[in-house]
Amino acid sequence: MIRTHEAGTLRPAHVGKTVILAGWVARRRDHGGVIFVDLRDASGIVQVVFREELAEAHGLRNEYCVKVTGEVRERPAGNENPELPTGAIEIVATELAVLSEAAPLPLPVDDHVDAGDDVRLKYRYLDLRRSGPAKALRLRSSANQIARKVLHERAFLEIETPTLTRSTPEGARDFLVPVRLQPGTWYALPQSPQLFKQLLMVSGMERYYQIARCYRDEGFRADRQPEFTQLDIEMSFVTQDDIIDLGEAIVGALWGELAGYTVQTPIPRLTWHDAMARYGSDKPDLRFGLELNELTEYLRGTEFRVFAGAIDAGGYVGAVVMPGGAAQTRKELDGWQDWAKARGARGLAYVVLDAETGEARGPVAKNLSADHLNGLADAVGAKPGDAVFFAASANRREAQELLGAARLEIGKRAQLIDPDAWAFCWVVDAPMFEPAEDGGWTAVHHPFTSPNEEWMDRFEEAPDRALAYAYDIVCNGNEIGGGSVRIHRGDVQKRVFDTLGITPEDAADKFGFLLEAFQYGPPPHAGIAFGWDRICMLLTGADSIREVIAFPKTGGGFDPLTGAPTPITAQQRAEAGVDAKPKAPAAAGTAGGAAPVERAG
RNA sequence: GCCCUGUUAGCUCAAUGGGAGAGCGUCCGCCUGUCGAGCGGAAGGCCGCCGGUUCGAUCCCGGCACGGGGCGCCA
Repeated sequence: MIRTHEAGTLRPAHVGKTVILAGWVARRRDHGGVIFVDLRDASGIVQVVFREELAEAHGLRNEYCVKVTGEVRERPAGNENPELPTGAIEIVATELAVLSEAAPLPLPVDDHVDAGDDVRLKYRYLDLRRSGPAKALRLRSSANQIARKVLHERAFLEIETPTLTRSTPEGARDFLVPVRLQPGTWYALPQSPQLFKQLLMVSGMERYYQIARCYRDEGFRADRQPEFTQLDIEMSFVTQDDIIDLGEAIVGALWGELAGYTVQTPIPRLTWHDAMARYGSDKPDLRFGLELNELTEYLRGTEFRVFAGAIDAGGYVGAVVMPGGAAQTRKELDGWQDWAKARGARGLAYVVLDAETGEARGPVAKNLSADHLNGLADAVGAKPGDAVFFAASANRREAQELLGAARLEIGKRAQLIDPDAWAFCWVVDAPMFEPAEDGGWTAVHHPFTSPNEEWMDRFEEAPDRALAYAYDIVCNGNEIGGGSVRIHRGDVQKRVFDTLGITPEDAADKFGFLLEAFQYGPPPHAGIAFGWDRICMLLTGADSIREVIAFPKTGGGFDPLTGAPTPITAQQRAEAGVDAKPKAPAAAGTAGGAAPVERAG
């Protein structure tokens, strides 16, 4: 080692020692006769003092990489810096060696200044010299270690699966890789290791996990990147409760060690239907209350056409209260209409309750009967001075989701959310099916998800109501993990395919290799996948998963650092087989099969 | 694919239908106790790109590109 100590570890106990440090010039304060340099390495910062004997220190510039020899000294009285862990001491330099110089910086390497995203990404290696971004990567490394420890203690095997695999057109869009040796054929990058982990259960591995890179070619967001990471887990001979217990052990260890927060277990569970009814979301943010109120029965018989139409169609009318919302200006109330329209709704009906009299006012109020208005406050739990927002639709879920989004927006605007709070829940008993565009049914989770015990023998009778052994874990309104019990019985699988309208031929074409494997004594198995980037984002307090990824891409899937993606040369194009014509239109088994993916992340 | 929003000095951001600004950074000088040091000076700009309106456009209009946020998509 070319240094004897790490800068950030020096304390008064080191006073009198001669140390050799190596790191970067974080900041300098040149007084002519004396120069102070903040020397930064991975451990932190310490102040180095150069006196006139080391006049070459005048030439130091920000981010020069240097080696300094000096003596640790207590700082003169009154000159301590309580903001630095090393602030009680300083290094009086006796030797200075410039290991490498730094050109003028394209962005400030400064904890106090934040540059724009694209500049930060282009010079991410400089961005990561800052304490905040560096800390995020350190935390992620710790999270990986914690998860591995929990799983290793429970006899899980860490197994890698292919990243060049088979296309899965029924899920998200795949990223495709042309195959030089067989022009016209393509690999896909996996959307998740879902199929492989199920095959590993057939193999008798029994307990599998992987910190797996996954790829999905869809729109990107603050919490979605084209490549992302899942902590992927699968177990044999277990029930839903076993997976939930394991999930709680992992989440408990992560939050305990990295957030100093004791997760209360068991983590509350609510059913998917309860989550939708009470919070208008399948990933409810439980940091605040403000539950939705269904008014379908209360308002039955109303003459207000918007509500009556939804009720008569067998739909839903509901409301959510905005505490103090009556104080909003007309402009703010109109703003809600734009907000709702941006979400594809027609608008957001509301009444405001007069702060003095409690009288209901607003454009909708004159459409409601006196009885309906008089009982409204009690029906929705509103007080004078509140606003009540309504949603009505023939489609129950649509109306609930609008109210759920309004609830979140109210939570933000009315500052009902404690930013330091952690609120976990499991959302269980998700529906197996939802209506498909063609009038049939499509799998909500994926077609290998088992119906729960209640519906095992009769899900065909009411596919719209059948429930699955599928579960999501939610933290502060973010889905951080999800999984299911898988179907391992051929007869059940066949019935599910029948309900989905998948013929045996389709099934063989799409999932043939998995179904074949399931002919050879597949064990009952279940699993879960955690959205690792999101979890690390929450644990670091970041507002984008980009902060916990070493070299992330922009929203357009562009990497400002490397410039990827790039055009290819004519020779690369010729060799890659990109332009090869398919030999025959989609022979059986080569058309690519739909592969289910775990929903987390 | 759609909506909102931004793009002005290396970075962060002002301003204006007619002469382009600040802070930080950079370069030069001064300075022995600072800690986002201070003081003085200097350099540094296709005002994102293309087109239109106008006597004249960084500013107004249209298109495009790129960034950010959201919807759809992912599920």
